[in-house]
Amino acid sequence: MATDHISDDSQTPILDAERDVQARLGERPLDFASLDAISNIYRAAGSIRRRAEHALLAEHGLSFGGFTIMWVLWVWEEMETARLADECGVAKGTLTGMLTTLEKQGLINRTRVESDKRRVLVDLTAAGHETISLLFPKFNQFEGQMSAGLTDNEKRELARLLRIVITNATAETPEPAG
Amino acid sequence: MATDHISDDSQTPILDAERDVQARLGERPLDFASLDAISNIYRAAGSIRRRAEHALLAEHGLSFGGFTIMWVLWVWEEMETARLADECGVAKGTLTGMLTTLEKQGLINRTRVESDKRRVLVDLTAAGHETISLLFPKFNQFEGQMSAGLTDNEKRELARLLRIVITNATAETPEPAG
DNA sequence: GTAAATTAGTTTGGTACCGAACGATCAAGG
DNA sequence: CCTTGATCGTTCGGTACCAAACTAATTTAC
Repeated sequence: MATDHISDDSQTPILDAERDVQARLGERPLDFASLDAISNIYRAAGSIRRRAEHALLAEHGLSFGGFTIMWVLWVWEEMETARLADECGVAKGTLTGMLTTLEKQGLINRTRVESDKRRVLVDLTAAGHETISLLFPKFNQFEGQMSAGLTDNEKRELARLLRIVITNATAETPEPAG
Repeated sequence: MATDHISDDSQTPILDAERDVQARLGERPLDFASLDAISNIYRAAGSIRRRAEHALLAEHGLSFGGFTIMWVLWVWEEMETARLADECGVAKGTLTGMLTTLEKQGLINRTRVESDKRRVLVDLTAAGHETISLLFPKFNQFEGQMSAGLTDNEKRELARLLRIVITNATAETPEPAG
């Protein structure tokens, strides 16, 4: 991660990947501000995900997605499948498989709703509750490590800027308001 | 600090998911600034990815990962497999499969290096070059849409803050420097 | 100059993930 | 009832993705 190229108005050195792109495509009329902002979002998401899985999730046999499910259930106690999928940002078909995995691990329960047998309620088992209660504080600490070097204001600013991007990306119309 | 459930000093309304978490866990001594910042990174990455695949990649039969590979090759002309995997943020075994897919689609070539027959060079076919040349400007425009509502300075700030997170997440030591 | 260590890419086994098709259940109208 | 239509969750076919084991090629060491 050693780069000696410094962008004009920032003390933070740009990433090698960013420098390469500018060197190769700098002549083209591209929107580099948007390019850097958006592409760094995946880079960050991917590296955080891998780090989390290695550093704290692997020892509990959890994937990042599985952890997310358990966290949502921890916050909400129980939830229907459809909403859970939405909350976790996965397709409902995907969730079925992940729930099966978690069920095999004895971490969650599936319960058919009596009054409407199409529906399924999901909640944590005692073991699942134990796991996530233990794990989440560590995960939150991990989040702190991942955002080390940012002030609290910068963290809030980062969250705010991302919120705008999320709103754009999930808006109905392809042309988001600006 | 974050003893209040709702931050009232921001003009951007927090997301439903963020509000839910604060309502449920607001009493616990958690680092909410880091939580919101980091968790919004995945939310953003996931929603952007899905949107990109639906809005412009699907019609070319490309996954987000496949697009990334082609983009890197477009910038670099050719690259060895190992470096390509690193650049695209996937495991080398994953890349093998994705390259096979792109090869079947006639978008990339694999060439064994004569001087060292373990190595494989990957580059774009004419069709691949055609595709990415057409596609990337659209993708860059899409990135602009995803960051609509941000000023150029805010986009640069977003990129900068994410850069710090990326550095933390990819650092060797588990305890990143502040 | 051959054996051992190293390196590059692929294969393997398994989960995650998607969209579309499916089956079961409920609701509404006759 | 009985049919039609909507709505759940699951299943299915396929790709993406990982880590670890493996194969082949190269380099190092003795």
